[in-house]
Amino acid sequence: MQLEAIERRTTVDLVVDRIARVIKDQKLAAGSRLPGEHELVEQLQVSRPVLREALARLQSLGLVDIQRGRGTFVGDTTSLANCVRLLQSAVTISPQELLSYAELRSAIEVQAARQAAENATAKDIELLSALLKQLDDEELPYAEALEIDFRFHRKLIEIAGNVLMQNLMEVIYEFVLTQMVRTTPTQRENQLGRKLHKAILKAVRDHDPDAAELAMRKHMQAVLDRLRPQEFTNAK
Amino acid sequence: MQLEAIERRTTVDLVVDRIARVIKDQKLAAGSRLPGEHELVEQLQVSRPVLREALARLQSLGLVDIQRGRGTFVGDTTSLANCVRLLQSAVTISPQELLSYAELRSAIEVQAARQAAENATAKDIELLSALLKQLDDEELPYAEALEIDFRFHRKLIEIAGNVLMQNLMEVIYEFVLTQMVRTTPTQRENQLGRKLHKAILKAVRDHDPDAAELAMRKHMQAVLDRLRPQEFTNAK
DNA sequence: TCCTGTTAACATGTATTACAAGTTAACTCG
DNA sequence: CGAGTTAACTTGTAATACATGTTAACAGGA
Repeated sequence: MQLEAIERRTTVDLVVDRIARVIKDQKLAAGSRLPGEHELVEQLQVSRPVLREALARLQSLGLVDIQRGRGTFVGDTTSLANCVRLLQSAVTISPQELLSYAELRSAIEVQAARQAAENATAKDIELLSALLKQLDDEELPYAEALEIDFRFHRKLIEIAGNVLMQNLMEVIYEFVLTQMVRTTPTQRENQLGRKLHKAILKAVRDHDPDAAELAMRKHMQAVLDRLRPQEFTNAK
Repeated sequence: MQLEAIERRTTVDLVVDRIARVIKDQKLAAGSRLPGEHELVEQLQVSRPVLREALARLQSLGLVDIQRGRGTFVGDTTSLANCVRLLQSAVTISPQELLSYAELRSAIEVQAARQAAENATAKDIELLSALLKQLDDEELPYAEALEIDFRFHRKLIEIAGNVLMQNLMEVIYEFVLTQMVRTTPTQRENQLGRKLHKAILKAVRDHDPDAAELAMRKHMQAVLDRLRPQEFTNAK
């Protein structure tokens, strides 16, 4: 006979659920005021610290907005904002390994290149073009070239128009940029990078998502290959 | 003269930031134990209710996992998933938001498929194959088919071997899965999905990253196309 | 009449103390 | 050696008191 685990809920859990439910069921508008703490304590028959912990949790979820001296109000949140928050947490609890970050970067850059090719305006293309022109300067110090390189990529992400990807890429850039400043690519790698940048720009200008994807994939694969252990066999 | 608003931070705010920073800066592993409440109260020189409110907030974000009698731990994938579940059930998702989630999902799934094709063991392939066999059952209720579908995808992400992407996908799946339960794909979409699942499996079995990427790209593109506003022209 | 200052009422923020309830390790006994 | 008990540890909850911010009402002076 297989019995299921008994689920224990703390009083704080119950209060969180109750308040969240009331907000949802009564379709309370963002900004509408909830009863004060002392009244909620009375109504829910719980202690004030329990209520405050529940409200603290709801505040983190964006479901309520606690304003000292004024009261507690229904939060003005969106699922997108919450998703961003949770994605940040997911990043924080994940191991900080350069390869992991680079793989995620690759995933996002490729998808964003497709979307940029679909979305780009003439002005966007002009700006991307100007950035690549700056990168053509052979005298450019590496750190500066890297900075402009990342601005090119950031612009593509922006054009793609997905807030989640933008937020994640800021975290990734911060981590990856720190690491990449410490390594100098070869002349050959530089030239391949430039060539692929140009191919990406052309695909975006032509509004060709498949070409953009292909060029970005190659670009990212070159970046990943530099990071992975050198394996010359595929024996598995 | 224009002065800026003075930002007031409560003690709870400060404690939240401090603990989050410690977790991040010390690269604490998911599941690692934090000092007990009484010790944290001592170290941070704040009252216990303040500390508990801060921990309650961090728990809502999935950054910590509070276990009665045992201690407080850095959040892990499971505790994060529980947070996501609670949160996403409290807010409604707009079609535009759903599209954002699906785009990020697409980015990661495609990268993961490449990596799965590089990494998969015979056992992995066997398991993937068994999942697809289950999906062949035409009598399978939609909700159940969807569940197995997501297990197939989760397995691919696992094989890819990037914990960061796994954690991010746990967040995304919660947001995406709920919506998909509510919409029933057409027979044609189902068949295309099945066909592409098989192509993905074949590519993984053959250790062919390019084929895996292509099949997954098609699969994800079909998902995205269902979500996008119906535009029949590319006039831009 | 209008504006400034004061006060009281209301509301959240923080601290202290005490007890409840769950977990786990160590010890004792059969 | 296994089961039961106990103590130590840990989080959960309650009660009480005070601090601090907000706002409305009122009074006084120009």
